[in-house]
Amino acid sequence: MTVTIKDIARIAGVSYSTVSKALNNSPLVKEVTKRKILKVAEEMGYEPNLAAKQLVRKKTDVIGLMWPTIERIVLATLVTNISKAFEATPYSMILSVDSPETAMDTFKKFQVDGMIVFGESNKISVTTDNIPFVIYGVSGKNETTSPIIDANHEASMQKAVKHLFELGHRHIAYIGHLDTEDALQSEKVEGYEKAMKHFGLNEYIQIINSNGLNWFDGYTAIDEVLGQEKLPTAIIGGSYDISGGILRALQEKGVRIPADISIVSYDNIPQMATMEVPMTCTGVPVDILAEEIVHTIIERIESDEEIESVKKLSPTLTERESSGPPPNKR
Amino acid sequence: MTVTIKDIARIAGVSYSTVSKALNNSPLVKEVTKRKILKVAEEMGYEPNLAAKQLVRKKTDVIGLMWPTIERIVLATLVTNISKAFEATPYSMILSVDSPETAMDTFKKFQVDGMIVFGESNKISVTTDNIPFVIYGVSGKNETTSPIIDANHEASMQKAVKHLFELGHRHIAYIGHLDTEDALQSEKVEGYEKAMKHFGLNEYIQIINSNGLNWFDGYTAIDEVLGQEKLPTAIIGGSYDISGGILRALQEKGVRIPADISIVSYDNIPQMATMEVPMTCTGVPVDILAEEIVHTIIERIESDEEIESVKKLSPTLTERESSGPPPNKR
DNA sequence: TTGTACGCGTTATCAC
DNA sequence: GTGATAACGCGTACAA
Repeated sequence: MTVTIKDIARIAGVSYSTVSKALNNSPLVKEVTKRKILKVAEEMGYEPNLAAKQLVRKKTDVIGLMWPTIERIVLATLVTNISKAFEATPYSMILSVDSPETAMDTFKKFQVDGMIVFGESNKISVTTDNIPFVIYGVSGKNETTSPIIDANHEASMQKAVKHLFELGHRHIAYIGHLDTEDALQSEKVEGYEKAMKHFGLNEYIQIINSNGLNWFDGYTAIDEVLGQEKLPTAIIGGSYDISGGILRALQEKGVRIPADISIVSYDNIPQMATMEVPMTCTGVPVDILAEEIVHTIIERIESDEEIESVKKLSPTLTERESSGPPPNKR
Repeated sequence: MTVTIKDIARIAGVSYSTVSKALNNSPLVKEVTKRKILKVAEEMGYEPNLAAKQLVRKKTDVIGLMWPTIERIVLATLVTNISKAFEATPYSMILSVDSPETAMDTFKKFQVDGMIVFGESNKISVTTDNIPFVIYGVSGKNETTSPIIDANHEASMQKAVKHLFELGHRHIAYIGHLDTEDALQSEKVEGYEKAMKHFGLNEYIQIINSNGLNWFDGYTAIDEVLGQEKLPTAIIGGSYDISGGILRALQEKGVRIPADISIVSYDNIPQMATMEVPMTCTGVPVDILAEEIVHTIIERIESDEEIESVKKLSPTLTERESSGPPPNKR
């Protein structure tokens, strides 16, 4: 038999409403009694019954995270960080890997207070009968009233190019996934181009299509780079995996990083620090991103006012060993 | 305002207890009234309140899945399949990517009826105060009373070797991750050796250490293979990723699959069918595995008797294009 | 400062 | 077959 507040009340010699108040840290109960009650509760191994609480409070303190494409690992780190970020809040998070429809059903059933959605917002907005939610993804052509959290990809690229430019690089190539529907990828390339132009490096713009976002795509793309007459002195990799492949391929060909070629990678995740060569990277640090997402959904739940609907987060450039001055400046 | 059974009762002109029965498809209510009530409920958009139900039933119909190492993608397909398998049951699944301790807290809070745990059972067993659970993982030296679901790795390798042997292969090499604490990996190697001996192929046993489980580990391991004088006519890859690397590396060297070398991979997942060369594979099909895990936890919840505590599932060999007769038998 | 009583939405046990 | 009604565990006016 599980222990309820009535049991506590009996043992502690008070009424169970007092117990309830004490447990909720109400100012309406004397410090001494509060402490006594808490102690008794502790001893009896009391665990509040969420269902009962929810029944009267009309609130679950639970937030659902919809993550339908679990098999693309890129977001796993973000999920982990979001999960961690919630630990500092009164909210719990549950994760659904089902289709948006099934996930919605589950979340409705649990009566979550809010939802976090990754990616496209298309179908969701229709069925989301007034459960507040935030979207993490590209802020392109969405016409939802819910807040969208997005990294500022253009600024990320700006920072990467700036960093390399100031080190003395001119010929800075970009390797990423082109020709895709994925708006995120296009934004990155465009950001790169803009930044190059901004620094007057138009003639050095070189974009290489990796034809994919995976490790191997970066690995093979290097052939194209090394085949050319004039090598770039720096390469910007379009994703964590791509950069990993780039790094590996270069090392195998005897290219020294960063002495011969510098690399800067998109995606600011801790794993960058533990690569073969610790990787300089640009992007919104994943813990900040997580923090922001969590913060936003909670705010959206707790305040009735609408919040600004698109939030572009500023990236950080994290400098590591993979980037340094170009050969001619050493 | 959400609609409750009382609202339905009022509209339908019956008492709310009758509504409850109708909604639960009780035989104690006439067909006509049942249908009428159901119709009204439908029209009003009634959604049962889980919290209230749970409060009286002492059961949530929710099962928690603990998956702490989300960033190792290997299990993603399994998770997806488990999730899908639950859709055919009255249970819902929630996923936690937190540490076992935090996950346990969450699950307790939700009062899940049962839990599925991936991997080590060490710490869990202590804190799991009588929540039924099953473990998916290696059945080595665990001394828990909870059922462990495990694939029969030895049998998997047996089938792989048998398949190749019957096609005419003799020199069958194994590429996998050795020298690791991971019991699963060792079981696979041992299974390979045993199988080779069983078919009298002792002299052909060749084990190559990929030093990892990832794509690139398979990719590089091929160098070692091709460096030797006598090439194997068949290779068994220790994991999906490893095999992908093997396949790629061989193709790049102009080795034809399966004309020159046959490949069989461990891990029986649908993705095997969509590789560059559709891959023959061995192992418990992931949907069967998922089905079994779901089935076991539910059984464990619903029956009080203890079930057999270790369940070794039989593997299947799925034949595809990556394996065929060796060159000398063509 | 503490205790009483009611309601949250549902199931289950009785009567009718 | 159907309808009252008592739980389930908790929060909260309201009374004391």
